Amino acid sequence: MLDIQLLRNDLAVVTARLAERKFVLDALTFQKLEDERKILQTQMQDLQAKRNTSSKQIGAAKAKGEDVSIIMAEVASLGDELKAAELAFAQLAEQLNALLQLMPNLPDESVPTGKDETDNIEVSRWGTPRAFNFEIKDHVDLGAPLGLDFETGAKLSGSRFSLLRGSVAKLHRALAQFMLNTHSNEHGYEEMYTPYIVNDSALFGTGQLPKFAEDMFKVTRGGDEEGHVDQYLISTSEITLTNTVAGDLLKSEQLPIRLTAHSPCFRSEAGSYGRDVRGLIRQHQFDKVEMVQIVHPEQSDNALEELVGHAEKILQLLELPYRKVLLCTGDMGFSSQKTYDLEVWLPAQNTFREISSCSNMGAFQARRMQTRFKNEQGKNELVHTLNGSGLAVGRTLVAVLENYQNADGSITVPAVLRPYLGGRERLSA
RNA sequence: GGAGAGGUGGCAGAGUGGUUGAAUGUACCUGACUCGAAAUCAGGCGUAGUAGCGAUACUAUCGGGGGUUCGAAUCCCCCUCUCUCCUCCA
Repeated sequence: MLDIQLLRNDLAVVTARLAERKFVLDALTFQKLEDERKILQTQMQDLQAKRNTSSKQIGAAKAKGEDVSIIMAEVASLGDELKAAELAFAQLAEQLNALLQLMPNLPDESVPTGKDETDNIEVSRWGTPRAFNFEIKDHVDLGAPLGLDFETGAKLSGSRFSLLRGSVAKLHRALAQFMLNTHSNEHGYEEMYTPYIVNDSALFGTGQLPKFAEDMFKVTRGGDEEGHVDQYLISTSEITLTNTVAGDLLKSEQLPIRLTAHSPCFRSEAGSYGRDVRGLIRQHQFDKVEMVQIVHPEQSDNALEELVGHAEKILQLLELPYRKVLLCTGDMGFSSQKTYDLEVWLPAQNTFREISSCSNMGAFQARRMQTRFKNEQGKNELVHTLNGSGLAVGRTLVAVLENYQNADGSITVPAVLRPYLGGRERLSA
């Protein structure tokens, strides 16, 4: 959520910066509501003040045993007037709030202006795509004999669900464990295991709600009729990890907080019907190892670079070629003020595909969650939050299958994964 | 699922229809004492918001929501979470 003060003081600037990310802020309407708010709020507060002083007078008079009927008569009409004023203000505040909640974060100054992914900037490349001297297969064909099974996934749960058997299941598990171990043992993150079902308040905190309810899976409890809080399957453990500090007032020495977790992620993928229908790339359920940092505002720029580095490290250790891309204003996620994507080389698609997204959310989520810390001046200040995939496990599996394939259809196990697979060097049917 | 107890400021913990934004302790800040520190003493110290250039004034806030009342931390209703006991269960 943006700082309402910023909108009040610099409406034109905010409107312009939001426009860079294709968000149209109706500045005139906002200004009109805001002017109205000012009037209604002062009216309401005046009435409240009147009520408070009168009530105190009544109390004082009664204590002295005086007659209070005169004051009581004066106050009599106040109640309805006040109720009306409070209602009017509440309705308007609701409108303003709804508007505010739907506004995305402001892009950082270092973010290039652009309309879509074609305007993203490639920052760096690592590794050299391997040259194959045989006809290569894609991960679907490579995975099938090793246990990658879409038919059974669909039988159980419908399209965009998959099932892993045997070698592929083990490889998948090895990848997740390797990532989690690396972040917790080498990169200073605390390993977490979190719920996969969350309240709507958590989703509000990280920004999935109210705007992106369509992307979520909603759940109901058995036997529940109604009257219960809405709950959802997490679309990323960013939600649970980040919201661990929701509502907290932290001590500055607690910062930075670095958390990592391996979890399934559930996404309804509404509105992506035609895209990536083949293979593991876009599923309703996939695993991800997530990194989250809660930091001092001055540290968040550095923390983002560091966090991207942690994700890159995984790709490097797996010896998977990738490139690092700085997203332009038009391609960034709702809550982000700056995002790097890591794209891994997929030989069968002859292209780079997103495998990690690392973002600095600034105070955007912290403001929604009300997560603050005592700063050097003893003042409460919003923290900054960051998160990044390190990495998407399913897509990493795709990348390993395709990049490590051999002419006979077998897969060479990346060296760093062998300890997780009982020393096996090769997976074959 | 059943029974009971409870959710108060950073933390601990009083309070019970009226001047209580809330005792007290602790933490924290300032000052005194000290070479310095500890201890001690004195003072200060919640958060969010509104109006104002500002001093300042005002409003809201005692888990969340609704109600009663001129007035609610305090009374009533609903929800939620925590704890204890029983039940169930992996």
